Amino acid sequence: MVTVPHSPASARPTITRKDVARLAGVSTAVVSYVVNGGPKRVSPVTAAKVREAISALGYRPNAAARALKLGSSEMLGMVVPDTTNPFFATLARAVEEAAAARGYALLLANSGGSAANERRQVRNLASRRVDGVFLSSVLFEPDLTELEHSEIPAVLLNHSSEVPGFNSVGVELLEGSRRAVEHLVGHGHRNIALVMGMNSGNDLDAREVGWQQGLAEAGLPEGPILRCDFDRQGGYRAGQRLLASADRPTAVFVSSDLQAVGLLRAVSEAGLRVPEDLAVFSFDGSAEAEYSWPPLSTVVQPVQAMAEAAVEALIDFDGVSPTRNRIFPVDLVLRASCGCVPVPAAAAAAPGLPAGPAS
Amino acid sequence: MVTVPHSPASARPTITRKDVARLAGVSTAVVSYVVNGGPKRVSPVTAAKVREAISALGYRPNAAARALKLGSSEMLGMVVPDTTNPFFATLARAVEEAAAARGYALLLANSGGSAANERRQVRNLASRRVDGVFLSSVLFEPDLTELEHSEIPAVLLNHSSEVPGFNSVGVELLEGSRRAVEHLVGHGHRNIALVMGMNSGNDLDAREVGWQQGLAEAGLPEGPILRCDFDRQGGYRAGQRLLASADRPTAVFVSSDLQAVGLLRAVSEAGLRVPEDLAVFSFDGSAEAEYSWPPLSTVVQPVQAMAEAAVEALIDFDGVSPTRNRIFPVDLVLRASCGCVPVPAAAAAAPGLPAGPAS
DNA sequence: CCCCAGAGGTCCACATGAATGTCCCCGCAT
DNA sequence: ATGCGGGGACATTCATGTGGACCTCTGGGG
Repeated sequence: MVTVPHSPASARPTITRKDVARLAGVSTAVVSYVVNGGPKRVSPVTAAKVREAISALGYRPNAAARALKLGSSEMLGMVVPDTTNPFFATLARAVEEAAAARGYALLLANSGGSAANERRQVRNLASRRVDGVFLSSVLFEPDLTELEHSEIPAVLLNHSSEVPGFNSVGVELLEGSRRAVEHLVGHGHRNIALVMGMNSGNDLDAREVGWQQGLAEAGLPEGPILRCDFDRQGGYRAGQRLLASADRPTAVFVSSDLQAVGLLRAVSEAGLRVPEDLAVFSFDGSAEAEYSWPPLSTVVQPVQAMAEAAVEALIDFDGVSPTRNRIFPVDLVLRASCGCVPVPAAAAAAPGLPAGPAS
Repeated sequence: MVTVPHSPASARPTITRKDVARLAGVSTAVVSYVVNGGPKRVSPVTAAKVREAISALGYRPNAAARALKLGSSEMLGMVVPDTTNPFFATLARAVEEAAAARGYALLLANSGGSAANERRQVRNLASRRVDGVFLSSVLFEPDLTELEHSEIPAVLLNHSSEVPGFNSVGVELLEGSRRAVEHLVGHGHRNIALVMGMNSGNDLDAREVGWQQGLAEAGLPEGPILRCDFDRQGGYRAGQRLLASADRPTAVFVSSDLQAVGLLRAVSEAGLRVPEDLAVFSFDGSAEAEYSWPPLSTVVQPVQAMAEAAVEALIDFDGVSPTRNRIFPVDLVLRASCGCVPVPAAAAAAPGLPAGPAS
């Protein structure tokens, strides 16, 4: 064993402000002043001594004590149905980054989509004294009223309708869906189905309404509606049912990329082709949609902007100004699944520019 | 607006132990005893009064004060390269659940795969006084030595080689890869390529060694090695390069499902078929592999068990007993991409039992 | 020209925040 | 009389920031 002269911070016991003060020959208050540009000024000489002591000891203020005194944990909580779902994973990551940029850490919790779990998670977060909560999960009335009575602010993220008493952030669910359907109509489709995830909420999903509107505007009758879970398997099964139906639609609008991926599998298994036999347009704009086969045309949600808006709404909320519902516009990304871009295989067959992933 | 007579906890100020004590007519110490089966016994009558006061006020002990006194935040930290990567998302979720089962919350941090970020995140977690850290990210020596000098225990999760001074949890990277290659050999392939993610670490990835061994055991020469990022795009590009090569291999072993998905796209774009033109076997066993087209044969990691082992290793670590590297066995899931299961489309063409997703 | 008062500028002691658990005390029962 | 079950007061955990204390430098008056 060589005696290594490195890092003096081979500290066994926890280093506190007091240790720093002692080493620097000042009082503990001065250390605080230096650490956080304190309310009082410190002479440059003293400040230097303190900073030196801090790095020599490897001192880091105890977050617990800080939180206790300040009444703020500098942590935010987020409840999502499932971090494994790429859309929520992306959303959570964006939120994490936006929060980190403002000095907050993010405590992530999965609710599994159950209201009971969600409530438990919110309670847990509350008892951990987070400074605020993002709710991207099922939203039941009881949860909301409960939250309303707790002192901790919440913003509904990924929620596109007004909820009195809560700031919320969402996207143009209806308009995006309507445009997607409109686009499919533009391709000449006249029988357009809907694969819709089941919302535990009681109100109609705006995507469904958008689909209806898109059809109505084109003077088309409503195609079949297939309801299923918001996951790959749900989409897969819905796809199987869809393809088995007597009057098979020529196009389908799917409420999420994840479901569309499952549906794609069902189509492939049936020996059919997208978009020739069935055109597909989905919702979310996740990375997975870009690498499915064929690549999915999808309604892109501006996840990053939404996350930033949510963090802002949560942190800057003063508690008195009227709450609002920020709705972000969506974009349509056109790939091969709706019939816009030629399925790349064709392009590759005749050598030419490979149709790379949309940027 | 109806006046709802619910929850008496319309408390504006924070409710502390003191309020409970006052309402219950006892001292604050007794409240503590009741809350955490305290070190002292409390008579059933008193306990009932306290519990009543607690629920009447909606009291929840302040986590910060608790953490301060106890010296434990009852939080664990986890650093992963990217929560958006399904494998890490799944791992993180499993860890979150295992931790929650033991009363710990999980603070998740993305490093983006950079060592600098990882170090920053670890520092951040350390200053938040987490009780331990899971490291599933890049692992540089400096980070490790730095951690060694901090008082906070860490376990290397998703790390399959011994690192002195650290508990670690991994899988049979080498053996799993070797078996996958062996399997491809069994299908008659004699030119098997490797698509390998780039590890920021300096040592050879065991998957690469497993691939080599598998080939060596079969007396086959090494096929081409394509190195790329650990994501869909990396796999996509590697696939393009692979297919463009003069002596095109008939099979490929890919270091992750994510990359394989990208590769699959490249194959489809080239108008080729899997497994007929190129058999694919990948690594991880993520959900995405099941819904790609064709479904991917993959080496499944027992994520849940790994997460539980990691949590156990972190929480139960006494700091003195020798550290160890727990290696979990892997399973091969055989689907269509390697040529085992008929590509479902064929089965569907001739009506029969649809080949559902492997369970 | 010298001295003293007042004005800053620095820094310190200490109360505070919420919860834990030790030590001590009281009263009842044996 | 004495032990013990129940319950209370208080020191402790660490960081924050207010209310001074102290020292220095300056400006004005004697």
